[in-house]
Amino acid sequence: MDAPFDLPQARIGWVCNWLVPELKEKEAKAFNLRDTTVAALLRLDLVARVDKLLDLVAHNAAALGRQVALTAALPPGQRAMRIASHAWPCYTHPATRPLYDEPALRAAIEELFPPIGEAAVAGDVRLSTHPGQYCVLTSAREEVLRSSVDEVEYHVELFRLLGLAGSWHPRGTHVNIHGGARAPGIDAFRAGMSRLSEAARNLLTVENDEVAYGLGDLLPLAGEVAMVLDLHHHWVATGEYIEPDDWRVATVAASWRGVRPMSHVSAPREELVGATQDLPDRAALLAAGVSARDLRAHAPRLWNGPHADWARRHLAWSDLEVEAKDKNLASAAFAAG
DNA sequence: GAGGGTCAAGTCCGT
DNA sequence: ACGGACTTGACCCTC
Repeated sequence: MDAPFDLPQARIGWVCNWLVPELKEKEAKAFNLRDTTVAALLRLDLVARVDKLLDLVAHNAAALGRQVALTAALPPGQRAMRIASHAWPCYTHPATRPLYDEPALRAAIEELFPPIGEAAVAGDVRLSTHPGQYCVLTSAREEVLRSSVDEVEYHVELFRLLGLAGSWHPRGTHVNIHGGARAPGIDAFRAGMSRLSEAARNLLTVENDEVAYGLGDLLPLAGEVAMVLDLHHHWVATGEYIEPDDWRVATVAASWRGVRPMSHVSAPREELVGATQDLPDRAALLAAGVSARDLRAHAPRLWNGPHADWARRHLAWSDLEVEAKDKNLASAAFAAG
């Protein structure tokens, strides 16, 4: 409740991967975070496991530092990015989590990450994360709920080391998840939230999806958690091009309590819609035999002019993360358009 | 270096 | 009841 409107600048953000088409694949790796698998780690002996994680965490800190610097160098209206979730690989799996108690690994993390947060603040970069599909705060299964809480708290710990946790969405920082399982209902989300730390509840956001929890399903939570409006998910679910002056948008905006909201935008694949530059018509596409499932897929770019113009109007009240296969290239093109 | 198999996890939908 | 999709690759291993 304390935060002023601390980010007046409208921003277009990019997500997870920084593409550099002119570089060879190997060189481009320096710009992005690496990962490993639990199975691969467990095939190693104990010393090699820690060594491997040390190597990956050092690489990821360097890559994240580069990404923050690149984003800080963009015009003010493009200084927003989503951090890939594998900054600390395998951190939340029970079989590999204890490796992170090794003093050398812990020390490396505590040394390498705080300066990145300082650079983000100094460079006016808004940061977010988006835990994946396995993070389900509404799950009726205790073990799933527990691992989901662990997953959220991992992202919060990352932001704590970056100096961006502790109050309500500092500088717009957020950890964004979906509602999750439909059957347990919205009260299960409240129950899941009650298992989170206060720091986590201050960073959490909840985003509408196409299947389980749409915009209307989430609105009752607006007084309890900040809401991310995914414009594409809402279109896939309803066919509606929701407008910035809609009352539901006002409710979503108010859920951020004075911090500038974040919303998501993406476009359906061009080959499903055809060569037209008209606004894609969901009902007509479905009638023509296109499946709702296919409409969910993200196009490489925001390729449709009227669609991009509609999305751009939402910058009046919210920042926008562009979810597109071309990543930062799509965000930059959208910002330039 | 290339190619093919592997990868922790949940939920929903179609068959 | 079961397999595939979602996300969408990137990594790992063998040759």
